[in-house]
Amino acid sequence: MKQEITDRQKEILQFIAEFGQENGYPPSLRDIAAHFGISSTNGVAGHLEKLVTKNFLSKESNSSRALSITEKGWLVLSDEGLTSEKEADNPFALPLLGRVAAGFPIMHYDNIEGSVVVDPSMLRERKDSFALKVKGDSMINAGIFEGDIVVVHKQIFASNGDIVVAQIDGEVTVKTYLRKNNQIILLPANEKYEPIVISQNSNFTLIGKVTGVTRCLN
Amino acid sequence: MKQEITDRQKEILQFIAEFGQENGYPPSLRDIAAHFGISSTNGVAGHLEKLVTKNFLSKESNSSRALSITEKGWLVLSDEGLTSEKEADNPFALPLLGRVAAGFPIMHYDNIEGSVVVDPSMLRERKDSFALKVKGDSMINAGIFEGDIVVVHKQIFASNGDIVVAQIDGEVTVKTYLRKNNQIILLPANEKYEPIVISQNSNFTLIGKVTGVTRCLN
DNA sequence: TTGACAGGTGTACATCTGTTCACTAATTTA
DNA sequence: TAAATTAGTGAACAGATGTACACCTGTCAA
Repeated sequence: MKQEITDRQKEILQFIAEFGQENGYPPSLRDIAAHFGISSTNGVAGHLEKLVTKNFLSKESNSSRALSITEKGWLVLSDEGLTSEKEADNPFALPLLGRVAAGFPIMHYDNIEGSVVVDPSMLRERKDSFALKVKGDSMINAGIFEGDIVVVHKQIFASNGDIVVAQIDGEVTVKTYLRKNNQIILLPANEKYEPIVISQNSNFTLIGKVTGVTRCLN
Repeated sequence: MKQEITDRQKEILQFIAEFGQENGYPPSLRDIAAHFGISSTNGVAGHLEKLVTKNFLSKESNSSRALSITEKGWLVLSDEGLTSEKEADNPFALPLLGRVAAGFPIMHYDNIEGSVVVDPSMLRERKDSFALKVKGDSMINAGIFEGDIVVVHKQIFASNGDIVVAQIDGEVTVKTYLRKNNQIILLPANEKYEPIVISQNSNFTLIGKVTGVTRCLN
């Protein structure tokens, strides 16, 4: 069956996903056209029609911004590092990240080792969330042990006191966030470890906020 | 500061969230109006303006469906347990027990205050499992905090070192199990508390073993 | 008792936005 | 080599959608 997606269609689907994540609402045809330098709304409409026909996208006719990426669409995008549902049939599953390879986007498929089911109360936005297996014991006083799984909402900002997931020099870490005097300090919750002060030159990326913790005792 | 949300505003914010989750794109003013039986788009616009002013929502002017719930908005909604389906037929849901009334069987419907979704790896046998909201801080060194939800497998036996749920004089407690010299001792994991020695006359019932812990940080 | 606020109504209108039509060029496939 | 497909262009238009204005009722606090 040759119901495959063309490069251009994939680019457009990816733009729809990114636009939605950045803005909280989908793009209009004119938004898509502006991004790709397409001067005709019909040119965009043609691509969307194909994406709908191939079941990568669903849309409501005669309704503005009524675009919604299907499960299949997300699977295609997961190859691009854009992902939501790992298992199409389980709405409560999140992709589970184990070892995170340096140099790759965190949601790269090489980092995903499975999925985990979590209660929706732990989720902000499921499509913007993932699960991460904790390594190390730096957060035990916050009740986060090695081997625990934390639920993470992808966001590039945090408030003081939030437990966050960050990437420092390629290493992924879970810590408590503190911003003080325009400086970011990552606080462990274990006397064995020192706070990490993020200097200007640090290769630091805030990945998200921890919104839940789960631990298996079987 | 009295920057609080009114009941009606919260209802509208909740509708926006639910609509977004169900449809993949936000509602229009007319969608919101139709849902609430409001005949004027200006009535809805007034509420949205207030939600924006109070920073529960952000919106783009002169742009359709350009609504996005803010972090603060999601925090408000988390108090409502804004959720996907938490239904009994959900294979990942367990009954959630909160306050346990003395004198009633623990699975009595009066004790069940809802349900919680858990990963199957935490389960021995789902039909013999339930979830329990933790009260008290006696187990914090085991990474079990007040308000956490523990997954419990119903069983009347335990091994040394198991974290168990037991009922003593009608009170439900979570502790570490130790059987020594034919005597049962329930060990807290907090220096503030003393071990509980179960005497022959104690009104003691072992209810089950803790097989998982979940904690919501939203 | 009065003013502020919440929660609207009804109407008009401007702008956003999607659909439709006729058309073209380049590439791919049979 | 011709047909099919991809990827658009340009224009017109219909409908969706948000904004703005004047207004109303009920509740609550000063």
